[in-house]
Amino acid sequence: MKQTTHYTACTISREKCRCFEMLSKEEVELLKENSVNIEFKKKEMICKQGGLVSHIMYVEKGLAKVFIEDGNNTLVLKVVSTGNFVALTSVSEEFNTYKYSAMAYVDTLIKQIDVNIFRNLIKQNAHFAKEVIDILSVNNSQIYGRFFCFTHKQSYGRVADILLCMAERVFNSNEFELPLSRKDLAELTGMSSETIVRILKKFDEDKLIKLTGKTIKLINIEQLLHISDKG
Amino acid sequence: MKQTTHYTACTISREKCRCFEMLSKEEVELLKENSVNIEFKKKEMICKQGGLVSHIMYVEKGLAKVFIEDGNNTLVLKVVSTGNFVALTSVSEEFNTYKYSAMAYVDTLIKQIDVNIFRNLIKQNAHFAKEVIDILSVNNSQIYGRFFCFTHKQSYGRVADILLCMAERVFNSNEFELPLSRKDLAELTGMSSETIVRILKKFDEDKLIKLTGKTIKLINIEQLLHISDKG
DNA sequence: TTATAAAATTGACCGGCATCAGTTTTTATT
DNA sequence: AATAAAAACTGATGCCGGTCAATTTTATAA
Repeated sequence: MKQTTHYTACTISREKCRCFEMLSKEEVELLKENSVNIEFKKKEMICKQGGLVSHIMYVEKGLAKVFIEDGNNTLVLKVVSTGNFVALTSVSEEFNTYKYSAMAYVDTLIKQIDVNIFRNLIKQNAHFAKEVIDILSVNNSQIYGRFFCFTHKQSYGRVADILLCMAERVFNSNEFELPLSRKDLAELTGMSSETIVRILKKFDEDKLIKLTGKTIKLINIEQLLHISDKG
Repeated sequence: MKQTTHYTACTISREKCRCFEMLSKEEVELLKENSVNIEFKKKEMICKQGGLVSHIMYVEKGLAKVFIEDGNNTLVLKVVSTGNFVALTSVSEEFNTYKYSAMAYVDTLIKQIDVNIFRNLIKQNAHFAKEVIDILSVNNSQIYGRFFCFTHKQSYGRVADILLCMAERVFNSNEFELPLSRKDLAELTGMSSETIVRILKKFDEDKLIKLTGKTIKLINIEQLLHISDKG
């Protein structure tokens, strides 16, 4: 049986991380004492590329994007929702500055964990470290897929990907009020906002989706999957 | 002082990994007993996407590409040279199959390390685990940069990137005999081989490089850096 | 409510690069 | 050395999707 891989431009984790389950009672306590929960308002920066790494960030509730930029352009690496890390790559002591920025799409509750405490936990608890490695690996793999789609799928496929992914992994429903602007969607799919508008309109005309203000309803999932697939 | 990040499409590690230094004598011995060195000929597959993960691979000497594919298209994720891992992401027990393939650009000596031994080392030696995390993180960061370039730099910039990177990190010289075909270069820079030919020709005409058979000599580094920079 | 800014939409234009098709050169094989 | 096969090169063509410019709609503030 020959298998082919189907990549998606979407990079929202399917499940919540479970690395904290590996900690002992004392370690959990230690973590609790060295972390705080903060509410970030919509569009607020959660961390900034180039800034000194002070915390590891975990989304208690909300939705955020992780992105890199060079002054002119932006690339969204992934979307992070409830139960996942924003900035886990920064555990590595190779980096004393964040290699990316993060911004809240909606009001988002972030747990900030002191990075040195987190690093020590890794050094003293190998099972915890192993979970961290697993998370990094899965994350890695997802970005590879996204990368692949950006280079080989064309715009319609990538938009289909994002719609399907949002429905399945963020809203758990085929009808949802999208908190992202067209511009957000554009950079998320790696295209201009004009193109996003045209594609969504085309999907609407073709009765694949139904647009009503900020609400999007996926109608013909079958066809969307097909578009996602053939690029 | 405002800083901007300059990304490169190149993903060759700058230095050799040093995780093995974290092992005890006994662990080194254990590793030695459970690994073998194999010579892969040019163009031979080192590991295959979808195949069961049996080993972690380390390049003792040579040059290889790591790539993903979906049956129609290919994306080179990174180039691996002497002293680096080919397939470290696969340490994660999240994956029982390789998520990418690897192929030797030239005759390459690979150390195959039993994956379970490697995993156990991670679980029992947190300092080793920490080094593994560092490697994964740096690797991650490099791919982000490559991803960025593929979406925002245009072809001339990406070709300049690869030439500069090869000179600096693989051959340590501004003149080198490139073991890659035009097709290899094309997929490495994410474009068609025709485009690569045209761009190299243009660089040659403009006296930025000098092509002589398979030998490439970088002449105007300044200008190449500029092209790399402005995309 | 009105004024102002931001976001969304639409149309026109066009450029970068893929694709195709054909030729020449290099490499491999007998 | 002769032949076949692969790689490299060249030119013509076309289209996806970015950019620009202008209008309409929605959101925000006074």
